[in-house]
Amino acid sequence: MAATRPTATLEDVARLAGVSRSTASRAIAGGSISRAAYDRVAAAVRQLGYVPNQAARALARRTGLRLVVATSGPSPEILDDPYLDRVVTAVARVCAEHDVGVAAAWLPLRPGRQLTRLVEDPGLGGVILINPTGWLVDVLATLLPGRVASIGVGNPAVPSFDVDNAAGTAALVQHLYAAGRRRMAMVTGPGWLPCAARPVREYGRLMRAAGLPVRLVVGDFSADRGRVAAGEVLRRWPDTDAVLGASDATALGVIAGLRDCGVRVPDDVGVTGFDDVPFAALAAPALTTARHPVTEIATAAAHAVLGRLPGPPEVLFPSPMVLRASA
Amino acid sequence: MAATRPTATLEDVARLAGVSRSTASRAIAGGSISRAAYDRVAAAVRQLGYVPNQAARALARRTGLRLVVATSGPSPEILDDPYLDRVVTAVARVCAEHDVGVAAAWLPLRPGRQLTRLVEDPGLGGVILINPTGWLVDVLATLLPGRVASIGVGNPAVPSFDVDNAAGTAALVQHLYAAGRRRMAMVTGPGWLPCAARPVREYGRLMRAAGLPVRLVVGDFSADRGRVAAGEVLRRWPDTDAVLGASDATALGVIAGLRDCGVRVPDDVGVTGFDDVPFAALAAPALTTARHPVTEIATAAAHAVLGRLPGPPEVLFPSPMVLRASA
DNA sequence: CTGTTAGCGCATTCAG
DNA sequence: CTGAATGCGCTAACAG
Repeated sequence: MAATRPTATLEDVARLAGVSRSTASRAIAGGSISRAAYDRVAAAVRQLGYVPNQAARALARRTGLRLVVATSGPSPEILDDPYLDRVVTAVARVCAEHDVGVAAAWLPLRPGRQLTRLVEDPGLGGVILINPTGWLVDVLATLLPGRVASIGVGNPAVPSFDVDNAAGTAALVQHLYAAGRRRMAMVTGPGWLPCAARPVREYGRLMRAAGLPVRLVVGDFSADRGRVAAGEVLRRWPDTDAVLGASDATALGVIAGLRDCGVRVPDDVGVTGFDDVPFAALAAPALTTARHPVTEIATAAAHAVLGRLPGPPEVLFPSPMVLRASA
Repeated sequence: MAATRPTATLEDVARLAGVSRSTASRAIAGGSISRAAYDRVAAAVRQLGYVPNQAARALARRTGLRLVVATSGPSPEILDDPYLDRVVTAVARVCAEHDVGVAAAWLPLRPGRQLTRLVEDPGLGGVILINPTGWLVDVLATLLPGRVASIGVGNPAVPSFDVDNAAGTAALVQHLYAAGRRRMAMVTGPGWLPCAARPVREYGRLMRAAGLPVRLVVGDFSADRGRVAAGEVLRRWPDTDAVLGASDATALGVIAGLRDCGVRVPDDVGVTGFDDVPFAALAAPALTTARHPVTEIATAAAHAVLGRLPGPPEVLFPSPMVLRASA
């Protein structure tokens, strides 16, 4: 740090290219500029190994250089979640390429101090919303125009990235049906989570279309809840021959709960999960599930807010089924 | 963003406190200042809800505002690891309180372009090294004095934070011994990883002290490798009655591999892991393991480099044993 | 399209 | 101990 020559500044680039600072700035940040000037600046940049000082840029532009991954939920504890860990890390890797950083924050379900503090923060470069409710997206869309992306529900002004869990659910249901299962129950995600509703709707739609019974038990994505829910399913509908878990953790819990009741998986009851976490393949029996491409989704969202890409307002990532032993 | 009053600036604080900007700056950043002036500035800060603009501060101070979690390893793929996800997220949460961000980067095992780019980056606020080799710590210690912390091996100038996996291993070995196991094998972590050597040493020490055989198979923390390693253990030492996995994933793989060979766990062979990942409790049999307090460690490391805390040069976090069914 | 002129908000000299 | 002045590196009007 001491011995290295000071990193080149825009001034140096301009001088070497024989243009003014502003021209160099335009060439780099992308303003209207002549082809000739652009080329000379580009050459100077390359020769000097120039890399813009993000702090200076943020200061002049009055726009922060920190992406915040904001998770909306009932309490801060929802931040303790492997799913979120993967999102934050994926975003951090994209950030590394853009010389910005990421921070993680919690947002309550209703507006409050946290929200105002977030949007008033001058260091804020953009926000990636995790599973936001509709009003939250709308509020942020107007407060931080062009600097918001959503992993979950979107909005005409906020690009959204999510897994096509309706299709994933459909694939799972069809597989179970093909395997002869006719009395399928579902252990859902938490009720306050918008994105958790989609699989439930799809499941309901398919059951009704096939003339099969709808059997819903509310879960919360956790294994503990899944374990308990398995008992509830069995008590209310003893002839159930399949259980769809809203997450792999739920499904693993369901399997444990079923085993507690002396039910065999997959012989008596088939069980499916959702996510395809690493341990899904190691479980006994190995879990049949649908993949949740978390990293790809988070990466796309990060690129969207960092690059201000227009792009389609909503992109759904496919959720391929992974066939294993549990169903 | 449009309607909100512009966030208070140092100028505003100074005016309200009736002092000059410099004095206000000193009061906040901590320079020599009179008690009276300090109090007035503090009051103004509180009243205005002033929060320093980190971009401006970084620019003036010539010191970045991004923490980089740098993972050293043979290839960038090592970034795809749930362990790292937890570290990055924990750091991101600490960063949120300090108005800075975090980015994730990979560093090759030998010096190279990646390293120079990292230390020359003017936006760099500090580095948290993950499992670095000795030379890497030394290099960064001199290049970025006072702005480095290590999760793994340290150095007199670089505070290190790690799990006391030697003690964790000892507890596991003693438990196995007390349960009557006498022929314990260990599936290790990757050889290039410094921190992976400690449990191996401790295991070797205890075996020799007890006059028991040392049975080592090299692993890589992965479940796949664990599964294969289980077969190797059985082939080389058929009378093995316990296997210590270097990680929970390894142990889960070992259990699967043992089962492939028709060996019962824990009846024939006891298996232990290390980490206590969420799924350890859900496995069948549930995994006996030693806890790895990743979040606490990462949080401490982040505080150390953000707060420039002197503190002890090395802190080892306890690794309590978690007794379950697998051993 | 280009150069000139002002700041962005803060830390730091340097006198007093 | 304090205030006035200077500059960090860059972008954004503004004329030309």
